[in-house]
Amino acid sequence: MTFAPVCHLDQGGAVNPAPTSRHAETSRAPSAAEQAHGRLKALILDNALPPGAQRLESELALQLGLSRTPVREALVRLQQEGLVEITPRHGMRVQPIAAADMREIYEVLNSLEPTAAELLARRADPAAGLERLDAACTAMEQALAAQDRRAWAAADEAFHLGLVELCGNRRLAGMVMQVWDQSHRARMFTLHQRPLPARSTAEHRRVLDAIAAGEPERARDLYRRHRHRSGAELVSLIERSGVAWL
Amino acid sequence: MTFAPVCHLDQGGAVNPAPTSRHAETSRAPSAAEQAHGRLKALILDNALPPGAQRLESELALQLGLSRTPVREALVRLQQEGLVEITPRHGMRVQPIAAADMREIYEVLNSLEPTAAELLARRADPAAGLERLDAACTAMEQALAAQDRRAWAAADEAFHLGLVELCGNRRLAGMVMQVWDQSHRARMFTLHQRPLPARSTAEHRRVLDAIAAGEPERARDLYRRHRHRSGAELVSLIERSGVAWL
DNA sequence: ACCGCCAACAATGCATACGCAAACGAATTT
DNA sequence: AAATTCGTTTGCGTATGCATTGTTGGCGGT
Repeated sequence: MTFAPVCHLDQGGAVNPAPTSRHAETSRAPSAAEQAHGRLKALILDNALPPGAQRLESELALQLGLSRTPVREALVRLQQEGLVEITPRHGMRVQPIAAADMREIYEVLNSLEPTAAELLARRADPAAGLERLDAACTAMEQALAAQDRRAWAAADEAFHLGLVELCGNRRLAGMVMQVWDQSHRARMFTLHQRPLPARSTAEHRRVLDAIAAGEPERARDLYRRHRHRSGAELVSLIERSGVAWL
Repeated sequence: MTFAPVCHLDQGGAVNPAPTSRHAETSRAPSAAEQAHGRLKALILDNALPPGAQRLESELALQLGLSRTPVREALVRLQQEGLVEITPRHGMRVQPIAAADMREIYEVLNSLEPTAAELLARRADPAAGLERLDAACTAMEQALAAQDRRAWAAADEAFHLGLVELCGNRRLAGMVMQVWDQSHRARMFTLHQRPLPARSTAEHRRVLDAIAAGEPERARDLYRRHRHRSGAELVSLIERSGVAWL
């Protein structure tokens, strides 16, 4: 069983402001280690390496056509991103996500994302540069009308990641993207099990309006309420679905 | 010029819940890579490797009595923690912290720490296990009376790290510790330049009271106001001090 | 038949070797 | 004199080899 292909595959999700080369513009010669990192991350997010899967360094090296050294470096990075665990004699294990993890992740998002909305609304010209978010909202509304869950999820992701990227705080953005990646599989899993996110879609639009209107507190509180509700929904869905998620 | 010795030297500050061995209880045979990571991190936080310093991998390997391989692994981890930058032909460079970085860091802390206080106050028995925080508050009050800035900073750190460790969300705790480490040098730098933190000390105590009383919203808002004020104070202090912080 | 111990194997962690590319310097030319 | 180009050196990225360590399976004893 494989999930939807990973959609953003962003710049590695590191939390520091300038990991190696932010914005792939200076994209000459991606080193073998970076390649390994990106490809392994894609495999994990796409569920081609399912949670709990164990692979030896040499297996992965063979599979990627590299030697163990760059693979090992990639694994260290993936471990720090919380996607895999390196276990001394059994290679790496893809980190499973349990309901408790989702609770943690949503607590973090519920804290950081409203802050990002607040920061965005507090800028000198709050309405500037919001085209991406507006487009994402529109895409969500269209996907909702077409009952296309996959397109809705993509637009949702575009909205959330766009918001934290625009907020001007790269550390915050990196942290959000990190937990976002960690929960990617779980979101894809629940995508087809929950009712059509009509309410969510409307709430996104209202947050965007508050940002454009330059009302930081209102944007923050709207977003917080949105996140709180949808997070609780998702966690209870996972709990009810009974999967211990390995 | 060296600062105060690094005080917590915690478990590596990784953001994922179980990096290698959380809680050094299973502390047998720290690998060479972990040693390198810890020692380099200590050197950076103690300002023995000052911001902007450039070292070649081979220099560090020689200095630590290791080969390049574990040093390289340590550098990759430190880079993901935002403490150093690996520049292709010039080794690593210790990441300097500018006023803009401090703004980012305080925005993150201002978001996550009040959330931690809220979570703590929301537990079934909010008053349980708060001894550490109470002790830290008392230590701050005593240090304030004795006008011992260094002891105050240590107690402050104990309070903040204790709070996020107790809140039950390891991802959140890891993120806070990460930016806390990034800003360690800056805090030590401003420690002797600002007035005695009498107000801060009292505010910590009030937050703790709100937590123990089981009032999540009040704890969160108190903490937010505290963080907001002290963060703004610190940023303006750094800006006024004129150091571009290299 | 079951439990415990020993030995062999396998994977890792680290050290080292090698090749490439970039940077620095020197020399020559304009 | 300044700039450009070529050569040399140096550091890094990757590969590979080796030793350590943990695991597993088999054998022997009770």
